[in-house]
Amino acid sequence: MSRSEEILNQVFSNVVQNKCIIRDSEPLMEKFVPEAFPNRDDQIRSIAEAVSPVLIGRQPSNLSIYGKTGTGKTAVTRWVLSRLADKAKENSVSNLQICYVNYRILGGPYRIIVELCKQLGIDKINKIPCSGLALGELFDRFREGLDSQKKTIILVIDEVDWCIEKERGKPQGNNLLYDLNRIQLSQSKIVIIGIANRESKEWLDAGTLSTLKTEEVHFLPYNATEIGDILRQRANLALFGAVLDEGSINVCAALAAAEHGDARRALNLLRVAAELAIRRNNKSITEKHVRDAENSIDFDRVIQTLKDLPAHMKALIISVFAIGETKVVDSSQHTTGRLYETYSKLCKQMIMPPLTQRRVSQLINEMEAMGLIHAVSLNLGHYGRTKKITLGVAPSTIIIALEEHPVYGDIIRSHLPFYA
DNA sequence: CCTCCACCGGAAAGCCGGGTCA
DNA sequence: TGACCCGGCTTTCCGGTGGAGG
Repeated sequence: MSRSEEILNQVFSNVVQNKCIIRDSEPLMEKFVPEAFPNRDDQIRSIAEAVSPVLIGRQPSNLSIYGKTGTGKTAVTRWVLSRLADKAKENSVSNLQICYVNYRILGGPYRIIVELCKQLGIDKINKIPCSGLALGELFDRFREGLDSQKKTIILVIDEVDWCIEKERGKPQGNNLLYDLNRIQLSQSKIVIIGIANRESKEWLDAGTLSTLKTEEVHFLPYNATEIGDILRQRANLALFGAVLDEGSINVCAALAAAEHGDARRALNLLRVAAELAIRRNNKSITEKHVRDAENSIDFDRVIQTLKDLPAHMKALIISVFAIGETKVVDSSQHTTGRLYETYSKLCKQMIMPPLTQRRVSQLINEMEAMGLIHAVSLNLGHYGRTKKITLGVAPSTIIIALEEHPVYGDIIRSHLPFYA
């Protein structure tokens, strides 16, 4: 058999194999909205009860939905609201509109309002530019447009706790939630549903919290059994009958439950495990595939994070790497001051002006939060206080991620005399 | 007990690129 | 075309901080 034929054979048999394992990959994707939500009866009932007054023309109270990632907050909320919209149509309630925005993705109050104007179709009529206006002016145009539509708007703001990050330090009157809640409408009504990772009293100031008058719905993390239920439900839709055994489901569920009951992670694990099985020409998905999938997901994520770092963060992590690779094993080498020295030299080498120590200290904290480095506060008494900074990922990971880089690649090699 | 080191980290302001408006 | 706005990144300023050394 020729080389070319071998390649063809491989590709074709992979496709045939794929046909034997994955029927439809959609149900394993994050954006898939199922028809049933196992173990979420209470939450479905609470949300439905809270919003249902719109069906008889009454104003529902605001709603605050909170829970960790992958607990089904967004999916359940969107599903309940889409059913509410259907019911409203059946009952000839024609003025209901549901808007959905994600605070973190849109990144700030200005873009949120612009997006809302688009969804409501008032961007054309009231001339809403995508930037350039003063926030107050933008808000006024939004309010006028909204009011003229004579509608009841259910506004879902996902990841709404990010507004604290973005709007920190601004007076209460500049807070988007506060403004939306106090908006003066004569012909329209607006109901705010906030979805957050934390309980609202943890991130919202007391003043806004009390004016919002929200009801709270809590999504508890799934336990391993519940994640197992979800995996079985989705596997039935996505995979062929006998390719997945109970053992693999349990491992998948246990790994995701150990994190914090994240169903999204469990589904991702299952999908990658299925892809591994296909790639290895296996007929079914085994526990080994699931465990390998976990390692591969973690590894890929770190590599991608490193590759995506901005220039100065890359220079910093290379500096931490370089200090760690020097022969002198002395903890005084790992201090902030020493790191700043190394980093400054590196910047000069690259003809890039170094940032100030203050900014670097900020970047160090960010990188610690990302898990790329460890920074432990250290008291050296008369010799001041500092942080001991070490790599949070294996040096080999740094090498793999950055060795292709035109400049950092050389630096990595120069610090590793025996690096081939 | 006081000093002093080597930083930490909050607050505020500056800079810059991308945009609108009259 | 100049005034103005926004958001992100960065600098400047400055008040802590906790324990070894004097």
